[in-house]
Amino acid sequence: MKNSEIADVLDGIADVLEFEGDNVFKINAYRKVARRIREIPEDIEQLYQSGQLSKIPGIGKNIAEHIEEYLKTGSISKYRELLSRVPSTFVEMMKIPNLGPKTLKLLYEHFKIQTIEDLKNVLEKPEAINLPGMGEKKIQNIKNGIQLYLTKRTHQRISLGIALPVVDEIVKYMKQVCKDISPCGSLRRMKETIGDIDILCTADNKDKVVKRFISYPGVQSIIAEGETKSSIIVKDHMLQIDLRVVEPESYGAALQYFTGSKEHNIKLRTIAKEKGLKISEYGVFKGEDRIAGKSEEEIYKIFGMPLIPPELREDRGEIEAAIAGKLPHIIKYDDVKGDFHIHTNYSDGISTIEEIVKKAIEMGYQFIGLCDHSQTSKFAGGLNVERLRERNKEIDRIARKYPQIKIFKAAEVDILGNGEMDYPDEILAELDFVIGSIHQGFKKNVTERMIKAMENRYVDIIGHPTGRLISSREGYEVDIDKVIEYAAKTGTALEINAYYDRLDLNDVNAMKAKEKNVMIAIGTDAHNIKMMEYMTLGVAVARRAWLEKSRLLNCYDWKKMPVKRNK
DNA sequence: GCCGTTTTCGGCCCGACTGTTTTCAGTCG
Repeated sequence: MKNSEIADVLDGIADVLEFEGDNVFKINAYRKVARRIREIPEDIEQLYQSGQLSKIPGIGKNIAEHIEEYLKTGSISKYRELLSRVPSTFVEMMKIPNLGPKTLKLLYEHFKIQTIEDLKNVLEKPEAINLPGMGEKKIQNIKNGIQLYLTKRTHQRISLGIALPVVDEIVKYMKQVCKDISPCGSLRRMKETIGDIDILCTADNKDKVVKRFISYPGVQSIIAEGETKSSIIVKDHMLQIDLRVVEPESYGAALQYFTGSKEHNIKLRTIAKEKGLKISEYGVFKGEDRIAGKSEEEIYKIFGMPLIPPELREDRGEIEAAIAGKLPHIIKYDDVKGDFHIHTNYSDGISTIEEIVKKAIEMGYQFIGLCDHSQTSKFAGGLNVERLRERNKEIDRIARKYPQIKIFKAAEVDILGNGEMDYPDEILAELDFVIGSIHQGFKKNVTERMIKAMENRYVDIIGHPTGRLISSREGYEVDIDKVIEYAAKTGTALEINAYYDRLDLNDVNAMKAKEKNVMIAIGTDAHNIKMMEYMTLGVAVARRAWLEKSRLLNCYDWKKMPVKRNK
């Protein structure tokens, strides 16, 4: 799919136009389309071929032509031409915090800077300070921005699973001086990766809040300490945390506003305007009167909508659905009755079967799927047939001790280089269900091998179907659309692997799977009992993909396992 | 650049913070 490539180029065009001081609305038009293309589940190339490009709101004659040119030639002449008018490392320099297009242009025109190195040198010159609008502090801020950019470049956005505990700790720390407190932004929307983090609170003594915040033990540096907004960077992953203190009567409005997404809010504002209302982080206003603001429910109610779950707030049709009363009843965090993918200490996990079972009971589960690796995965302590049977006997023994929970004797079986499974069918038949996973040959006919695996009646689930690692790996060379198509055809479920660095399927692909009526199974891929708690992340992906309970094997349909053999 | 059950022209979300100014521009979210 070329969606993100094209989105990047359109954003690039917007960047240069901004640098040149072009019409802001024109710039926004490009940005809107870029964002939209990045988010839609459909393949932009297919939309183009079926003549449906113009159906995407925001794409008119011009941008449609740009997209067509990109699809045909791999680049856009307008963008090439624009780039020839700016410094050579323009694209990078635009990402430096505190340095916007206007300042960059000012420095470029006076000093002809070409690289970040040039920029650094120029900032040391006394002439720079004397430019109109420049000053000592501004120079220092840009220098800090460069520093931040260079350190952040390697790990720009961070996985939700990393950010959540960091934020939990800060929230706990701040609770002492706050009345209400909640994270907002992409973290509250449970996006798979998080940039900056916003925390919102109310308090009797605002001063106390700011003071406590900037003296948080994990603080690396303080960026701002205003009356309503303070920002710090914490040592933990160099995350930037913004804290806002608001009045109680605006808490709901602020929570709504700062949770975003930006696109969701813009749509909401447009609707407000149509109704002669004004919505801001302070509330919904009719003239001078605040008619809502204390709670989020109140705000959505004004516009004739039920509360939209934060995970859906991406302007992917949720506002229209809410108005029409057709918001789906997406899965809730406690709807999950078990975990399909847990490794025991028989292969490369470190927890015993009994420890896992106890943890599962504590989590309120009705079932768990114990999935150790198969024989070829030697690096992961894969079980040969004999060990597998030993493990299964042990499971039977533990199962008699804990009759309140169903323990599936399952396995994560390698899909081999030729598409065969790593155990013969008669062994697979001894298992309660089978997850088929690719662990080797990431570039070798992955799509065909997965299809062959799905055609096997013992393979119920395809594990981590794209193989991506958020922090470090692109994933397999796989045609995910084709995999989804065959999953539908063969009745095979696809996994949402909830391990924090995988989240695979992601929300966009899970949405596609939903459209084709493919069943989804969430598994944590836990290697110890602590990791079983990553289930939250998997459910978040499902929620963001608009999945209802009926689409997830984890809710009531787990009893149908093994789904294909039981058909 | 896009868009339109009042519009093919005239709109397009809006406020806070910072720093440089002395009323505002740039940046951010």
